[in-house]
Amino acid sequence: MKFYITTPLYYINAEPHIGHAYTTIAADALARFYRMADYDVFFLTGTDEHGQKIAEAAKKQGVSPQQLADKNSETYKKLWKNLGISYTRFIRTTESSHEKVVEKVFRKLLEKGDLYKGEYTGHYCVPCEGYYIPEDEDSPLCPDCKRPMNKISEPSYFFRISKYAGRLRKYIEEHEFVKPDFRKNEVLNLIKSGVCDVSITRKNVEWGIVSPTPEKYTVYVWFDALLNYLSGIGYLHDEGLFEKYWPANVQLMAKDIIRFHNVIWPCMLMALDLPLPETIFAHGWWITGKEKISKSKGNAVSPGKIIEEYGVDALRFFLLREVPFGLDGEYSDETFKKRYNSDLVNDLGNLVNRTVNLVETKLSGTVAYSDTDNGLAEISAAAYENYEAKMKALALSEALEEAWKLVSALNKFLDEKAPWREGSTGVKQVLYSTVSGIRDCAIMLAPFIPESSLKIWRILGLPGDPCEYNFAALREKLPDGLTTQKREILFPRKK
RNA sequence: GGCGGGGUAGCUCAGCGGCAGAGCAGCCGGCUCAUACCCGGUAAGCCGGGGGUUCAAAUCCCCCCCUCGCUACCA
Repeated sequence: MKFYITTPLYYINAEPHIGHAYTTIAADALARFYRMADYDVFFLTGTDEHGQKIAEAAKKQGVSPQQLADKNSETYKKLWKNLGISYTRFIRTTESSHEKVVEKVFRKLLEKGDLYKGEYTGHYCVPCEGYYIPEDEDSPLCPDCKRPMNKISEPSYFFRISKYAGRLRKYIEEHEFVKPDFRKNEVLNLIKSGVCDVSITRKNVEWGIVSPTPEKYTVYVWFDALLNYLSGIGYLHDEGLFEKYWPANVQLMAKDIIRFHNVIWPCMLMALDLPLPETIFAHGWWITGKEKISKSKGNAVSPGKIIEEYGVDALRFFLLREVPFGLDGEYSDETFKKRYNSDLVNDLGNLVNRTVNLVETKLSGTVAYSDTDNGLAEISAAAYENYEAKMKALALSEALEEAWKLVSALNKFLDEKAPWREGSTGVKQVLYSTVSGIRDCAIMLAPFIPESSLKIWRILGLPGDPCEYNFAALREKLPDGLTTQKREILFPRKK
């Protein structure tokens, strides 16, 4: 079984902020989950590097657009490395293999008659890089940034979305394609309210892929960027790879680019006679106070700073645990600290620490195999079963809740058995079961907090890396004679 | 304006015809292996307002109020 997951390509004119990290971390957790569930996973992410904004930013900095792109895409790569992102491939839209695919697709659709030449008239907002209908025709202001827009009229090639809109509408109605569910109606309304053919070339934008037409236009950045989902797995140049992974199983993005992914993108695929992805999932935004976090609003929360203060796993955990995947979340240092201290420090970290301490003091650090029948194995199995279902449904926060049921059960189990008490019986069995349960936690949590899972693994004296085990390991008995290693505070408490 | 979601404990939310729930915060107690942790108990709600259907309504129907989305760029 294969699993192909994508994030959008991030537009490199901005520093990566928590929103970019959010999408990518979610995709990473899913990729890791499916790997551990024994799927053949392809996880694609990358950067979107064309367009007028990039050209202008480069000019301002006195470098070429390509130089700027090289530098900024590196920033993303670095952050992903720091966040433990296990992508299969990092694609850049300036790669020649991608550019060739865009050209080929353009030609293909042109020949098919799905692209045609027309005249585009509209108001263009340079900073927002978009065409909008202004409220006031006489003094057109961008509806978003309120800056004046230019009226533009130019020849352009259009993509015949209108030809596919009906088919798409029917498809969306009949399939579990648009996710979360509450978006389905929104998208259907979007389509019903009339979908215009979109202009996909720009006459006056130089930094972009040149259209294979008599006139040398550049390809509109979105048309260019969306095709990465195909080019990134070999479309039209590595058919074996492509056949293996297409269609995508999950395509993640934030809710603001739903339109591109749920309307334009599937129409492009239909025009190319390709099957549609299984799921297009739009998650919510992180806001501070009442505002969306974005660079232009100047309220960006820096993932780098959080990592420095709390560690990578704390950030990964917070983002995926705090808010039901799909809804907006409010970010604040307070909520972060609270979630960190209560879940990671108190529940999980302390559980590991107290258990290992008991193994050291009561069993001289060695956990011998014990036949046990105390209900913990059942709790673990049930937790996993629910966790697996939640993961497959993309209910990431709920999957974590399921795993936490085991964490809580283990803390409770220890309290009830009180192996530290004078004359406590069955200490060996109790600690064997507890350690085994912690092992199971480490496995289930590995997709979310891989670094910490590995630490737990090592502290328990288990060989290898939980990420390299698959979930089948949950059904195996904990090996005999494990020797716990030096205790380590997994998550230091924050005041 | 059109379409849609939501208003339930102090906070975040689940429940969507059959005794009002969870997590967090609060309070009380227990434990003292552990990162002042952990475990147990407990209080707390005219389920936005009004009307209706029903043996029975937080839940279904109608009206109203408030609120948030989408309709229009950015993860």
